[in-house]
Amino acid sequence: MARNKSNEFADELQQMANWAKALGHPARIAILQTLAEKGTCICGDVVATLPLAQPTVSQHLRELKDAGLIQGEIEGSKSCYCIDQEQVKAMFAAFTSLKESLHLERTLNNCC
Amino acid sequence: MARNKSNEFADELQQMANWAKALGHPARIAILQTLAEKGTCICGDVVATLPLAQPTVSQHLRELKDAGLIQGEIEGSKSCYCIDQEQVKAMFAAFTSLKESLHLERTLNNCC
DNA sequence: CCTTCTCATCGTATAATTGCAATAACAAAT
DNA sequence: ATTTGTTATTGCAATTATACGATGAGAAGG
Repeated sequence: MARNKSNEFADELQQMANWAKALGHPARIAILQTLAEKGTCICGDVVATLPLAQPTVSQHLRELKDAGLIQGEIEGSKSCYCIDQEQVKAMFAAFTSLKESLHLERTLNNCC
Repeated sequence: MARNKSNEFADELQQMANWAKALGHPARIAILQTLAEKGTCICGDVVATLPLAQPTVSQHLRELKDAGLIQGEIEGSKSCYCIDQEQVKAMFAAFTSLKESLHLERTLNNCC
């Protein structure tokens, strides 16, 4: 039981859901904002900005990386991260596309 | 261990993360699209559009309702749902605001 | 070489999510 | 009143997410 049925849906839906899931924790949104603010890549400075322990932050970073929203490289003894601008742009484009497909502002709420 | 630290973050971040989490499953995005397409409210017709059993769909509907993205009323023996346009608009506005705060298109990827 | 600093990974514990069968609740129809 | 149709809820199993201490891997500095 409870086997995942997510792959029964269209690829576009899965992609959008994956991106949304990556944004589904405040720490990960905060990480994106920090990376954007600091511009160039950071490593454990991210830890300093969050109320979370270093392994937890590392885990969130990996999830953002798995979702394709950030890039990470090893730079000497440190580890640099930055936003993957193309992917983030693609994500927001998908959200905009979703918004338009929902045809809001058509009328007022017409429930029942 | 593992007690939730989400409330350590700013309310705005939590709100955004909650909305994103609600979009974090393809079935729930599909439900929003169905509700938007059918315009007026539906009930178990949603079930017919998804590869999921009725209780599972009911659960996803409740999560969308808890996130504030849809409204639901009991109409006789049926149950009507519709998009909460104001909330959905607010969600997309928050996403747009996030996008702008990330200052994309500033340069190319400048990782390390 | 040894220490230190930085970060990832492992292991573990708790909580939340996902999924459905079974059942309840309740209106509508016979 | 009994059956039927529709939806929510309950209960359960499996999976995934969240969080951190402990440990490992590797570079930098002494």
